[in-house]
Amino acid sequence: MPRPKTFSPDAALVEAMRAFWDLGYAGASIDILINRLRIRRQSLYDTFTDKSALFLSALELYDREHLAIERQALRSGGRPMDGLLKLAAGWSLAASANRGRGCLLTLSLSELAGVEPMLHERTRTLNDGLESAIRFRMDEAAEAGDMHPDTDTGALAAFLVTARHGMMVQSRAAASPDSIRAVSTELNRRLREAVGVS
Amino acid sequence: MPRPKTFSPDAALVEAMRAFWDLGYAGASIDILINRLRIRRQSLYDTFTDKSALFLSALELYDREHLAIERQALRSGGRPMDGLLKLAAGWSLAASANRGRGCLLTLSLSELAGVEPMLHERTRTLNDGLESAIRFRMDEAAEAGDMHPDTDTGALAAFLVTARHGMMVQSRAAASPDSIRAVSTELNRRLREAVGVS
DNA sequence: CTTGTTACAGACCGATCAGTCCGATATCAT
DNA sequence: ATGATATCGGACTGATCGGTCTGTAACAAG
Repeated sequence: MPRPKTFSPDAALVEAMRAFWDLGYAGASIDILINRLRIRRQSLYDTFTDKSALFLSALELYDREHLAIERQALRSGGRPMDGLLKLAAGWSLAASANRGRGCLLTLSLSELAGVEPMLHERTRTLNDGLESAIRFRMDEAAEAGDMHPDTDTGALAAFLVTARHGMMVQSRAAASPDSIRAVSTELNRRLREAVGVS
Repeated sequence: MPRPKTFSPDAALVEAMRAFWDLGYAGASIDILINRLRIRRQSLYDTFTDKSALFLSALELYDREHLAIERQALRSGGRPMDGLLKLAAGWSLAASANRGRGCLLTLSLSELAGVEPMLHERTRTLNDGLESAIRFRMDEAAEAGDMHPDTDTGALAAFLVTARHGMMVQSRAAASPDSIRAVSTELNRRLREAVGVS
């Protein structure tokens, strides 16, 4: 018996994700959001509760749509190390493709710290998830003999996600593509080194 | 003949820098600023013109007070490579000391992109300056024979500043100290490798 | 067709935003 | 002591912030 919505909540959420990604949480005001989502103010509140809930939904979408691709790359390839190399290569592609925007996770991790504790907590969880997925894959690689025996996989995983955040900051700041390439090259080098030539 | 100010503009600027550092440009409202600087609204405008000018002054102070320390570390040591190693070590210390805050430059580089073009430009300039200072020192190291001959100093310098931004994002997100240490270890490893054992 | 439920449209809310105006006050040079 | 000059204190501005209220419209089940 309810009157159907005249817009697609899914499509609207995609647009909200892009708005937060472009402008940050503070920068994407409700007025800007309703203009970009092409819906009325009340419809936004009816559908997404409030700004913080909308942001969390947008962040979940980012997780499903973008971070999932990274998890998929991580799991790909015959050997675990292939997945790790593919993941790092994917970061380089994403950083280039999203020049001027960077990564919503990296941006939120910085912007929300000390200002929006609740929202920040969720970004921290996603970040931790990414890091532990990488570590998990590294441990698999180690078991497959693709990792130098005395490699600290926890430390190396932490290094990788940290380098990723650096790449995304540079990407958002519209740094030269060479900067991105340089990091990609270094990560590749480090991962190949971890295989251990010996 | 003018009536003297009852506060120290220098001390106030230090406090403004901290406020922007803690809360970001958008998060540090004028009300918050006048409370933290312990001055009246009009005194802020009399002394610092407006919010964006105050931010730029605070950013310059950050450059003089914090980035200068990095430049100093970079130039220290008998050999150029000593300076590079000391710089990377300093990043680790700063990231730990400023846990929960990170780096004002890194934060601004992310937050202001696409929202405050004028202010963002200045952060880009500071970032470029840091990178070229590192590259310059690397070229010195290369001339001193402290660098593997086929090292791309431009790429390696870009990698270093990018890793730095990653560290500062993790620091701001209050990541575990181990994450910071892990990156520091990796940077050290990479720099020592660049020396070339041959 | 009636009734229950939801969506839509747009006016409206108090709070906060950055920034301004102005009268009172304090200081220094004369 | 007086006059010129700048600061201080606080009220005030219009714009924008996130969010709500209300009335009307649209749909489906009975």
